[in-house]
Amino acid sequence: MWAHTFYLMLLFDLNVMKKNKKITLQDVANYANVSTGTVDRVIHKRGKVSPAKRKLVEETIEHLGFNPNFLASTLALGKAFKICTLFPESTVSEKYWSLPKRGIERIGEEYNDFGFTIDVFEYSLFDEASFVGHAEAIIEKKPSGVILAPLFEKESHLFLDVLDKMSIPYVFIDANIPDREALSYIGPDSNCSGHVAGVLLHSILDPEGDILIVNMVKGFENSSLVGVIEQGFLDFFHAKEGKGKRKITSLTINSTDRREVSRELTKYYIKNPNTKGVFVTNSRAHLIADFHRAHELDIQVIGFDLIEENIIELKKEGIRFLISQNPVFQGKWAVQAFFDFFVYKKKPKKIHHVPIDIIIKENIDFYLNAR
Amino acid sequence: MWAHTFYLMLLFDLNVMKKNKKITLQDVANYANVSTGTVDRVIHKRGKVSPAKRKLVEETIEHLGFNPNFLASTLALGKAFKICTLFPESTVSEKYWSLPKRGIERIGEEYNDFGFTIDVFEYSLFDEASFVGHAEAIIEKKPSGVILAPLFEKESHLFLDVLDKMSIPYVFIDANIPDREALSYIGPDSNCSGHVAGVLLHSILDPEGDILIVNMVKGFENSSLVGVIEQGFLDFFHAKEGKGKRKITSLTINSTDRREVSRELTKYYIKNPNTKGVFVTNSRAHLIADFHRAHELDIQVIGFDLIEENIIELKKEGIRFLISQNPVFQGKWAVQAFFDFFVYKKKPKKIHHVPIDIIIKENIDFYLNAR
DNA sequence: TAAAATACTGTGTACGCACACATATTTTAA
DNA sequence: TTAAAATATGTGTGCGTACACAGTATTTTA
Repeated sequence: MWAHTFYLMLLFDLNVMKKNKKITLQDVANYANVSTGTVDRVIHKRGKVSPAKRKLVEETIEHLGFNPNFLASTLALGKAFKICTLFPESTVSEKYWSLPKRGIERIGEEYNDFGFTIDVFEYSLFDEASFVGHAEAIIEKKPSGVILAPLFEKESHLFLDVLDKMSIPYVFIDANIPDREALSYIGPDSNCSGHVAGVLLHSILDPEGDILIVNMVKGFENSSLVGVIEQGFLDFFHAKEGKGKRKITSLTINSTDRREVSRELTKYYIKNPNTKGVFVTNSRAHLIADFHRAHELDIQVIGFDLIEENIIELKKEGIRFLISQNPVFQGKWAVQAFFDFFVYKKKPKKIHHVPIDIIIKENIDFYLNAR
Repeated sequence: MWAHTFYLMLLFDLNVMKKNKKITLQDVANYANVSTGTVDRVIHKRGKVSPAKRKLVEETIEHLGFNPNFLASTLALGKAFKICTLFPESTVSEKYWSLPKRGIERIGEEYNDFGFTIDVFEYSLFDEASFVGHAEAIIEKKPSGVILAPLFEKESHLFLDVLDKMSIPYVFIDANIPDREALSYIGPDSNCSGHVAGVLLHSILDPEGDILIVNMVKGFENSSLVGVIEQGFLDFFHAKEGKGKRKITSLTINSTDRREVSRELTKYYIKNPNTKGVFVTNSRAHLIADFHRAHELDIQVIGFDLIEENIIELKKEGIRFLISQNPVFQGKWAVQAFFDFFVYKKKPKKIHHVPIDIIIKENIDFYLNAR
């Protein structure tokens, strides 16, 4: 009897080997002489299986190298996941947020068949109330998960309190709130990107050229991030040059209006004619580059983000370096974090810093149409 | 009768709206009052459907916004795809090829459930016969597709002739053979990466500093690529500086042996003491950096690829810039090209140039553990 | 010792689609 | 006018898993 079973097993092994067919749950059941139900119970640890059979099944799974078919599994499961996203709207003057949105929507489509639905909510950076309103709308939808750019800190906390209470997981994108129990944070390492900007500007400037750091803000954007970027930039220069020969000054312009910017810059440059490099801490470097061209100033500019205006300026050499934090991928990864969590049932990395891509005129094209 | 049908339709519409359920093939069939078989025939254009019903079904699909469930579809199809890969083996002295391999294997696992199997074959760069031998082995396996790094041009052509005859599609990785009908080429834009290297080296060098280009070869690697890289590099300097003050020289070292390299470099540097920058056209920049350190030479080095030795040198500042062509992703994308082709049934891009990532000490960590 | 409770184990159906096969309808030829 | 052929349409089963439910064996309780 045992000999016979053994023989059958060998035959089966041979068969499997020969056909190189994928091992199915049914195969495991046959091999172990139990029903598929029992195998299922072992796999999903539902209990109600005698220790003996449990061991047998586990060994069989191991022996045959069984892996549940992911397709069949999710198909049979038939669950639905609703993900809501809440980040700033993309406006005419500030298109940045169209990028993460694109990433989110693109991958959302791919995960449609896995039961994923994505609802995009966008708030105005000039209106906390719009944030709150959309947050409430999201809560009413009872989503499986929320992707959030928490740029209004106080309001975000209130929102997150509710999500916590409803045990709805959330991931942060672009900005982090470290003391919150988020599933994951996906975004830049701001200090480091400031550092990189420093290295790059340093490499193309004379040791005597003065540097201007421009913070161009508008609306109620969380300014703490900008501070971190600037700090990273300054830290590099202090470490590299100590109290060197050059002057590094920081200028805040509370507008993105062309005339206003022009006025501020004119004022500054007249007072500081030795300025040779400008570091713009957000995506508005193109405004500065434009000013330089109009006034025939030979000043190196470095800034952030592959938005259209910057791309044009980079190609026209009005901007020398752009640093990109892969916003499309940020969106993708945010969704993917939930996918891994819900479908694969594994916790994503707590912090996922996005690569700091260094973009110059010569390599930009490779970054524009990535999958 | 018609009114009744219309009423039913409305009811159905409402139902669908309310539940926000995904539209299934069955839904379409019900709505159009035909069987699933007919819908299936319309979708797959198998013919044998009366024009009237075909139109009806097409309109219904449009109206309800039906999209076949990808999971169910591939599950039901139950096809198996065997992909064979053929590229150089990764050796102790040359670990580059472990990177694409990693990408291929990683994504291969993910696609297991979709019926994908990956067989990796590796040939020696010192032995054409090993290439031929593995090529023959691959042919015997009758794969669904082949991923090939065609570094031996003549032998590759023979191999590809056979694949063409068997109508087995193939994608090139790392090196292209443009006059072949490949499904896709995935790899660097060599001319452009030479160009980028030029820009970077130029930005950190005095206008008078001489430049050395090092081609370090070993084995029978296809040297035409190296020529393209060097050309891109030179083109930049010619365009930028014309016949400028600096001297740019090319040096070929037919070895990767430390002592041999040392001898050649010593010889060269004694004759050219004004050398301020070195461009290494492949992944062996670390050997040069090592030499510089040993001889306390302050010469800027720029090279390719994030292999371990280079990473160490970058962090120790023996190398200033590394250019990475995302080899892990090259592997991923190669497999993905087949996935898109076989599963999604859409032809991938003919040429997929990989981003030219500019790596410095400060941003390298973000590139080391990407998904 | 029977009845009830509990612990196991097996069976059947659904998920959404593809495809082979069965059946119905129309067309053609005799 | 009818049988045969050709075309159109419907039905059923399988892909591999999850899960509800129905069985059966083993204890426990009265």
